[in-house]
Amino acid sequence: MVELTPGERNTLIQVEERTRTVSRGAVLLREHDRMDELFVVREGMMMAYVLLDDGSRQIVRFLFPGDIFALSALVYRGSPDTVVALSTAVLSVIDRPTIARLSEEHPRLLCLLLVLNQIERVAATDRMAGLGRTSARARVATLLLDLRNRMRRADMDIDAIFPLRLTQEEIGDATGLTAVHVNRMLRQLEEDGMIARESGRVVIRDEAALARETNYVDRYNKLDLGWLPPGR
Amino acid sequence: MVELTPGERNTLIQVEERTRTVSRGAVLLREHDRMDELFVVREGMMMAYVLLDDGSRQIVRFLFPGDIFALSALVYRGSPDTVVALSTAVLSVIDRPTIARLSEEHPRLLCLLLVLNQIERVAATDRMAGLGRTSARARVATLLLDLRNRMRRADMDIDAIFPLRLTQEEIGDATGLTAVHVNRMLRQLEEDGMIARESGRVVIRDEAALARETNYVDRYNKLDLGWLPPGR
DNA sequence: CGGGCCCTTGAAGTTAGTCAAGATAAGTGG
DNA sequence: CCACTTATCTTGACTAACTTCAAGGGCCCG
Repeated sequence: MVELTPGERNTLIQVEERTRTVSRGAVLLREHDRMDELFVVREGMMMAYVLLDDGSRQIVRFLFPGDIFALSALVYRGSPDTVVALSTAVLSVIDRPTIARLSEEHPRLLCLLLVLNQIERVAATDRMAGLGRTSARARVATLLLDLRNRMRRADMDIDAIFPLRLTQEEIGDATGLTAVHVNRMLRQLEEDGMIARESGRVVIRDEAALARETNYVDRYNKLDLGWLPPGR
Repeated sequence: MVELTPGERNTLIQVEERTRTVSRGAVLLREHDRMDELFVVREGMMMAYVLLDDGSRQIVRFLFPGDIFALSALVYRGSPDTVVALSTAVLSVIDRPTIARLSEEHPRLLCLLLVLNQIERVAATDRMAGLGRTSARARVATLLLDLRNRMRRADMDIDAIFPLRLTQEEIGDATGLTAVHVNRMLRQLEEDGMIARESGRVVIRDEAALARETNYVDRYNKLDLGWLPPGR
């Protein structure tokens, strides 16, 4: 989204040098665990969730290549959420002092970090509006569209058909519904010809109609970064 | 939360020099409006909300002294939400180039911006979990505690009793409920001796019991900022 | 003192949750 | 590679939580 200078590019390559692979189902970070590193997803899909006192779970975020997480390590000692790999995933590992160094040597990169953060914050408010004010059906539809778009960002081969790597219970935990009700909503969307399902994959059959059900906005679009300082 | 250097302090004073006063009910920013400034709340209380296609509203954030908003002007041209003053409020106005300049001259201040952002992001996930996975009663209780704590941050006189500057409809729009149901929940909390109400003010009569109903965490606590670069 | 908002309460309607049971699919150890 | 175990999906019947609709009352402001 922004043309990096050679200096910035080299720095980023160094920063992201240390990588780590986690396999499907592995817990990378547990809620309240001490953390002092940040991660960038390079490959794969992950999710972050919180557990409430009554044992229920809310998935607060899905992570795809390019996403940074555990940025909250810049603020808290204990992780606010649990992070689990939904597929085998490759991560870059960054420690906190690196961010401090970056802020001094490459101010523009830090500004970009602020930008990323902001995108996420706005996406989080979209999800809040969805949870607070939309129907079960709309929430499920929104999730499907969102997942598809974000997978596509990493893999342009993906078009109308994509692997849903979630159980219906997980969809429920992301949308604030029960697995049973998610099942009914998927079935409805299928009966109405908007989607089809085939062994773990979802086919978007009528994207326009699906989009009409939702108030989904792709927050990675229409960025305006003209104000950034020059790169170094 | 961090000891600023004289240089940083002076810079901040300059940056926040331009102020603006808005009166109760005034709309500072309308959804989709073009925006190219950021604001810091100095006095008063505000809220940010989005409107959905069906006319319903989700309040996504309340703003108190010290909060920065419209940071999304760093990313988008159009405001993602509408911002309204709930009481007369005084704001500092900052333009986007100032942030770029800050990143170069005072890297630590930019890091602090990142920190603030992160606090908000985590608070947003708390609210998501509340909306998705807690009862109407718990959501209302959480909102009351949160409002009280955040008012207290600006005004240490506030203790068990605080001015609720919201209509029940607004409480509903923040918690994803209808005004009618908010009314019933407030009544319940009152009958159970947890709160009392008197002409627009709320009295927290049994904070421990109220807290037990909620999964409220004060995200402005327990920060760990040891990694910050030195100030200039 | 009249009008408009806000609050309150009851009754009825919807949406989503709970419980339960059977059918599939996906792992796992032999 | 098969048999077994366990997770996941599916569906129906019933229940609970929250919404909708409606009407009356209080209060503030002009």
